Order: sequence, then C-alpha cells, then structure tokens
Amino acid sequence: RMQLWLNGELGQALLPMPGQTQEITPKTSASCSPAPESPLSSAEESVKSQQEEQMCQASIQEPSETSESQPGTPLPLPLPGHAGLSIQEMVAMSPELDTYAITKKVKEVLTDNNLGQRLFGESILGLTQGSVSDLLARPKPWHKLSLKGREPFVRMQLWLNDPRNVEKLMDMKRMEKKAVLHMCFPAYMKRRHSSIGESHSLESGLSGSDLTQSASPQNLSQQQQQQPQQQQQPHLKKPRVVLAPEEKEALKRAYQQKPYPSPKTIEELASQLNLKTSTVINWFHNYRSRIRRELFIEEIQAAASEGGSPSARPGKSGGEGDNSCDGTESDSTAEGRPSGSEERKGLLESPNRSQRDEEGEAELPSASGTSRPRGGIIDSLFGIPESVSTATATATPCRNPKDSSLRKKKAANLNNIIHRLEKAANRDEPHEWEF
DNA sequence: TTTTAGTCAATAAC
DNA sequence: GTTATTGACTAAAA
Repeated sequence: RMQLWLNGELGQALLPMPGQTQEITPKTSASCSPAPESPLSSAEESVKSQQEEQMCQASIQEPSETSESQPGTPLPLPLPGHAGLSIQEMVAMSPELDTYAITKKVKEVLTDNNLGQRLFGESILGLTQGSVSDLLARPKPWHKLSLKGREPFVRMQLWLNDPRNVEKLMDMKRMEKKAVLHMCFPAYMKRRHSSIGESHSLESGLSGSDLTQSASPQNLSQQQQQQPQQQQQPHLKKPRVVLAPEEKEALKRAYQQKPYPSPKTIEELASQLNLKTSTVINWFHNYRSRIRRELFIEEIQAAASEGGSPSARPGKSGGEGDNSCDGTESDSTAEGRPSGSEERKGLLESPNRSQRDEEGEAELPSASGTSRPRGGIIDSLFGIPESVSTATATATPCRNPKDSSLRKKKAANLNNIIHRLEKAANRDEPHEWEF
C-alpha cells in the first residue's frame, strides 16, 4: 500500500517535487501509527454517524472517488489519491505541517470562492461548522497536536493539493442545494416555521439550528440516526446554559486567583454564582484550554512577525520538548493579548509541580515519538510547498547556537515566574470570592 | 480521579 | 445565511 501511495495516484495528486525519490522506511508507519483502526473504533457512535454521512455523500460524489474510501475509516470525503491509505496512516506519515499557513490558505480559498465553512467542514473534514471556524481561526502548532488533532490539517493539506478542490466543492454546493430543494425542503420549511418558541421540536427532536443544518444531505443522515432516540425522549434535551457577563467576569477573577480550584472552591463558586458545579468545572476546563490556545496563536503570530515559518519555528514552538522553547509556558513576555498575563499565568499553575514540569518534557516524546520521515519525498507526496511544511527546516529546533542564549533567557524567566507563582499559590488557601 | 484534547451543537453576532 | 463563541461532552493521558 505504501508503494501504491508512493507511486500511484497520490504522486499525481500531490504534485511531487521532481527528483525526490528517497526511500521511506517502514518504521514510519509502524512506529507512528497507533493501530490505525483503534482510535476510531473506540468512538463507535461517531464512526457510525460518519459512515452514514459517507454513504449519503456517495450519492453526490463521483463513484470512482467514493470507492476509494477505507472501510472502517471515516473519510467524509475520499482523500484525493490516498490510494487506499487510511487517514491515520497518512497522518502518521505526514511531515510536520505549518498549521497556520494551511488554515490561512484554506480561509483564503474558501473566501475567494464563496464556499462556506459548513460545506467545507462536513464534506472535507468531517467536522461541524463551529469546529471548522475554531480550527481555522485558532490552529494549534503541529507539534502540540495529537494524532487525532492533526487529522483535519492533513485533510486540509490534501484538499489544498487537489487541483480540482474548489471545483468539486462547488459541485457539491450546487448538488446540495438541489438536494435540499428536492429532498429536504418540505420538512425543513414546515419545521422551521412551526417551531417558533419550540426550539426543541417535539415532532423531530431537532432545534432550529439543527434544521438549518439538516439542509445538507449528509447531515440529514446523521440526524435521521439521532431522531428515533429523541422521538422517544423528546424532553431530555437540556437547554444550553448561557452565563451572564457578570458570572463570566466572576469566574475569570476566580481563575486569576486559582486556575485549578479545589472541589471545595468550585462548590463555593457554584453556590455563590448560583450555577451548577458541573458548569463551573466545565467553565474552568474550557477556559484553561482556550487560554492555552490563545497562547499558541500569540506564539505563532510572534514568530510570524519575526519572519519565517510560523507554526513550528525553532526556539519558539519547536517540538523538541524543551519548555523554554515551546513558548507555551515560557513565553511570559509576550504581549498584546486581550486577556493579559493574568490568565496566562494560570497555565503555569497546574495542580502539581511534577505535572507541570512533565508537560514540557513530554513534548519531546510527543513530537519525536511520532518520528516520521521528514522532508524529502514525504513532503513531496503531500505536495507541500516550503512555506507550509516546516519539517525539513525545523528538524532540530533550538539546537542552533543562536537560539541558545534565547533559551537560557527564557528558561530563567520561566523559573522566575514559577517561583513567584508557587509563592503566591502557597499563601492563597483561604479565599474569599468577591463578585 | 483529574486534566487535557478534540469535538459537537446551540446560539450570538455579523 | 454565515461565522464566531462557548457550554457540554467523550476519550485518552497523566
């Protein structure tokens, strides 16, 4: 299969660079691919629905392409020329990609061609519009992504490499419209106009937003799957919690004081704000996660402003595992983010020191643990232009002597911050929350 | 058991 | 109608 991939359609689709015929060692897929089927089979529901989605898409795809998709692998759209390789294998084999450049390019193409995120997400990435929006606006650097997290970027890269990508998506858009008119329109209109004040339609169990999305045939199948269950239990859908600005403000203040609050503190917060404990817990989880991502963006932008390839710059976000280089925790000098350094500091205050330390150190195995062939033919197989693939340029980030002094400075800065935070953490036990 | 990563989906904002 | 935001959830890692 590897051979097929090397010599077959992928080669054509991904515009290999001339003269790049280095061998690829089997080690790559063997060491990097964590039992290709397993991650997906564990998410059975998701797979099921995505398989449904594929089937539905098959009706609006060219048959030749549809037949390429891997059984058991949720490929919302058969990857152009993947020649039988599963997406997991492709992800495992992928060289380091510049996620920032990829998303930038995708946004550009979508905007230029008036293609929506929903269409793109559902047909190319197998993700919902919201996820696509998030992904395009806040891409994480490659080395911070898990294999699963890398998948959409590989899909995007492959899509960008497909010379007929826009054309195909346009076709889908047109067909989708027809499909909506011919298949979905009556029910869609009926539900849409009959559900004012009944966002959770008893008839279908779908909200207004769902209905809008059901305009897509592929989505329809997913929802049809959910329908029976919801018909049986139409009232189970929980209303979305919307936190008031004051509540958010209070939570942010609490976060600034204690990014990892104890269960007791969470209880207190919940009772004082009249929220469910789980809501407060979720809020902290989400906030930490999103602050962390803001840091990545900042890091990328800082790197970009310094010139060069942003998402995996040596000494900034390079994946060699040194915290002083990954930027996430060491880059305390970065400025200009609206949420400011107060939120940022929380990321340094993980529940225990060892965990915090490990996080940085763990980057090494996570980045290099998926040691795959870099540059050369793999880049060419992915058809990656130099501006997008950073693998060859950043093979050993931070090893450059020029980066060494920067690293030392950052490390010193980091130690200083950790020290101050630990001191602060030691004296903050009894908290009075002021809202 | 807790935290993180990734995602969905409701809904706000444009 | 599209995109952005965000609370909730699942799976996996620590």
